[in-house]
Amino acid sequence: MPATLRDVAARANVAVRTVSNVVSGYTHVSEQMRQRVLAAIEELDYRPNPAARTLKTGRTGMLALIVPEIDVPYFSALARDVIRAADDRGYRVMIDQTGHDHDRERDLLTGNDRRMLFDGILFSPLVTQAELLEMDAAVRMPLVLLGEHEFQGRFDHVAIDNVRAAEDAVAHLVARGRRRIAAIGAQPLEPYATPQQRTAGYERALESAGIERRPDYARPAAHYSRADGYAVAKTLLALSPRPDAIFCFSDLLAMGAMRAVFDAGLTVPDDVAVVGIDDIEEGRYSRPTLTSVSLDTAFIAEQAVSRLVERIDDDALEAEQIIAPHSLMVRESSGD
Amino acid sequence: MPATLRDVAARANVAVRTVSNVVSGYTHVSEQMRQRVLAAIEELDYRPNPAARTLKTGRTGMLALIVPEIDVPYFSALARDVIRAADDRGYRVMIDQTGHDHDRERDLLTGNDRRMLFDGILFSPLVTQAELLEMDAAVRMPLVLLGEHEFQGRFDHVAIDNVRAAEDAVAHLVARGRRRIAAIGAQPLEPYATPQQRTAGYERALESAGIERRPDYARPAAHYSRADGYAVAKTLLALSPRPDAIFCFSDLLAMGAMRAVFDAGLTVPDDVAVVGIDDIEEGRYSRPTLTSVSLDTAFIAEQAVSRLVERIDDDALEAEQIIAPHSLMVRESSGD
DNA sequence: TTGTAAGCGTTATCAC
DNA sequence: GTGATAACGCTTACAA
Repeated sequence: MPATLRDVAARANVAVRTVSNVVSGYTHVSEQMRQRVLAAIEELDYRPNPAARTLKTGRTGMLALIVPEIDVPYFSALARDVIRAADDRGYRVMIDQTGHDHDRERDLLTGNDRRMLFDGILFSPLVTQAELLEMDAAVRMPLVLLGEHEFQGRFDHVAIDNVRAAEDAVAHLVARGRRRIAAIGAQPLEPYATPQQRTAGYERALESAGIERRPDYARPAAHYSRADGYAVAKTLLALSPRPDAIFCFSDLLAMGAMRAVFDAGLTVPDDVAVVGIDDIEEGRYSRPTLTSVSLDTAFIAEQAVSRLVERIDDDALEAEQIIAPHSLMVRESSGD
Repeated sequence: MPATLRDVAARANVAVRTVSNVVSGYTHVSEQMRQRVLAAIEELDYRPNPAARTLKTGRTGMLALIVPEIDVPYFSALARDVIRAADDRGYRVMIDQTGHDHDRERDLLTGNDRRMLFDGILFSPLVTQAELLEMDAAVRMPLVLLGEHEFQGRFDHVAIDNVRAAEDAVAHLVARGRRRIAAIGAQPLEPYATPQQRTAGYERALESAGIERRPDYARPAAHYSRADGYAVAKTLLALSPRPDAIFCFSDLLAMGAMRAVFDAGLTVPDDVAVVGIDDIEEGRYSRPTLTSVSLDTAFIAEQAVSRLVERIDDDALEAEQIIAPHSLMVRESSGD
């Protein structure tokens, strides 16, 4: 049976109030009292009960980070930085992965879940803008969106300029003399913002270069995984004329694509150049090293957490859109 | 101002007790009552307050997973599986990374931290066995250790047989005809269990094969990272005679080591074979693909969570040691 | 500066 | 099966 504030107060012969002051406030308490209380705490091995404190104050000191899959390198790097940023501000982080389960996302966001012991949510959504807007009213917790764009000013969000990021990547391939540039990750049938924006950037870059779009060069990939990158690249390489470059919407796709190129007996970058997005560390050690658009997870995490904490303290804040910088890291996989 | 149980009770003209029954218990309540209560809940948009429930029941429905670094592929894969296993049992997971901060580990374990809103801890320790045993009495929360071995029966833990795992890897290299087998990750100066056990396995395999140990072939690597793998492999390759195989204590080290071999103008596996531990997905797509000891994170997570939940329900349980299976995945990097 | 007491929103004990 | 009511352990007016 753990000791309570009351026990400590009794032991030290002081009021509960005083003990509480010593434990959390440290204000207005004489050094003598303080010492006596501290001694009693030590003797009884007292630890404050966080649940009671939470009930009283309405604060848990915990943030939720919701990502599709924690073991995708981009998300685990983001999680690393979010945990750090949260720690700097006195918060802990609960991580949940929604897989591809929209219901789970919805339950988390609308509070339809019993164990919501956190003060705010950092959310890297799988749901679409439309769905999110639709449950708008039901969202009852401070919320900052990650990685998406254009939520009509309703929610805070921090994201990169996906259109420009894709455009930069493809423009780089064009500058390297590639003309038959394929894309993996374009999802014409899905209404998610990120793939659509990257597709737009891809197309814009081709247009600027006066290269005609070939519909069979732009392929979807359900999971942005190595396996999908491999499979889709394989079909791309069977095309005639064969692409001389593949722009992948994620580095994981790119790792799979590169492997497919080699397994087809071809070379990266000589036969096919490959460019990704995310700049995960894996791409700095792969053979060849991977040219990629770097996303600065530390900046994103810092901004998102900082914004979320602000919003927890003041729910009336106006929604803000923060654009994180991106930059192309040119490495071996795009040639020269 | 969110609605409370009381508000619902008033609205539905029933007792608070009845509402509570409907919300959580569902026992002993007539269908008519149930409907009335449900209607009131709907109208008032009532959501139970998890903090109040936690205070009352003593349960948060949350587990803590403590790892050194969440963005290390092995740990993020483990986190993925832990989150799944916990979800299956109705728990959420709070993830914290201790970096290389012993104080942070200690605070977490001994409850010296204010916001401990969880029911138990899954702990992949950085602290040594001695340190852990020393704070034994101060550990006041159900605890399951991951990845370590031999805690003298004081704590539950699930781990692989590190000695055998290392032995298997090295024996495989021997079977492939390698004789000058180096190791990266051996930490003679650090008292952590894992590196020492793997070092023991490495040495045992050499001994079995009648190969003489060369002290300069067994190198430490502070962080089990790609960067350290690269740096240490570089010094290894400068040795004379040059090793014809490198056994890395983690796949990340192995990725760095492979890159170092190529940058030295040599080939894997022809000049130098490389074997790792962890079997991360990256190694199935790298060039060459990486031979590695697979650790079955799903099994580890399942066992650990299951054990932790048992212990939460019954703190008197005797400590148990669960050994997870491992198996060598032979791929291109070890030749033939 | 310190003491008393009233909640925070549940669950659970007790009668009925 | 349902209705009052007392905890759970803390924070914080309010009083002294």
